[in-house]
Amino acid sequence: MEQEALLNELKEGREVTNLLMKHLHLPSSHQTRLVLIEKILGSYENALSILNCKGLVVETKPSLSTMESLPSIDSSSPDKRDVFKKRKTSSGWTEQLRVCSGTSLDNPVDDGFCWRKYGQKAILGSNFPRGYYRCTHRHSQGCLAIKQVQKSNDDPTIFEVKYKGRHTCNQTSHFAATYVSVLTESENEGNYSRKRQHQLEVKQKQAQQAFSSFGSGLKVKTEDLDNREDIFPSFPFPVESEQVKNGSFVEALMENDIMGNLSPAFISPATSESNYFSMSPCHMGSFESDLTDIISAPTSVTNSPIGDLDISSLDKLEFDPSFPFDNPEFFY
DNA sequence: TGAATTTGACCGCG
DNA sequence: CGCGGTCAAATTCA
Repeated sequence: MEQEALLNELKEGREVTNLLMKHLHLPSSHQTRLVLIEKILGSYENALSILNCKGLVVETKPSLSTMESLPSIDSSSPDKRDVFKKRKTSSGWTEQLRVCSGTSLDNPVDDGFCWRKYGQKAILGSNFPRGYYRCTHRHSQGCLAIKQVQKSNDDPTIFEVKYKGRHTCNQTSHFAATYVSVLTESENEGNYSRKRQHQLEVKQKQAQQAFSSFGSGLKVKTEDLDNREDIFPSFPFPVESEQVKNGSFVEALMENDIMGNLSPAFISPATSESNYFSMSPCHMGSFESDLTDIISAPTSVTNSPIGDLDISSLDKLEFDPSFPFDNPEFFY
């Protein structure tokens, strides 16, 4: 019994791995690849579970989704000084997202960019303060991208993230860099060394957190998009893990030509309030749909960020520019 | 030691 | 005048 199940898991893992292998040589989307990887990991997990059931001691290594490095919030506040300056109010957010993390992370999934916190404010009517971030390269490269992060009143696990401005810096997504790095190594060696992975873990916590969120269930919703002509070209669209786990997500991809030509059918009917779609950030600039409803997007974080991502494989994400995002019927 | 975060004050807008 | 956004000194982190 168990051996049979184990065998099936291993076979499935092999098949998906082979499939992934093929896609590595094709212009498939990273989302697709990521889904395949998830699938593979799932097979491993299942296999290990089976072994565990048999009484074998199996040490399950933490997957890419288990590292945590939560920046501690030190509330100690030293004496303050007289500081004066500044002004300004701005409106017209380019993106407003709701990042629902299944974890208890204090920070929502990283979007691949380096942000520098420049303020925090208690907002009237909100139980949680709002954090203000700007691109780390604001001064060095004059990047004016900013974002606001605030926990939702309704659900503390949900982060409402608002983006404004476009990244003009040459910043490369840490997250994407990490992910691509992993893929690259997988491509060259079949797997990547633990050492290398460790280095990545040490150097790119944010990316790891993103993975963590990715693997533990994350939902991103966009809503009330203003100034779509200036849509922020890079925000994360983590995957709805449940779909990944049960395979439906993969199947959906398969049925829709996993080669990357995601068709509308790719959209999952998972929830009544959420609508799924995939999009490439590289096309976000021209993304001008009239999204008035909340939209959830289970897409690979890898193909999310980065307007300036100079990763060739991401240059031509397979998202079809002609995809009718503005067609409501596709969001069911 | 430089970078990032914290946090109270300043400022513009409604 | 209050609220939200931003600044920048102080502090913490790596």
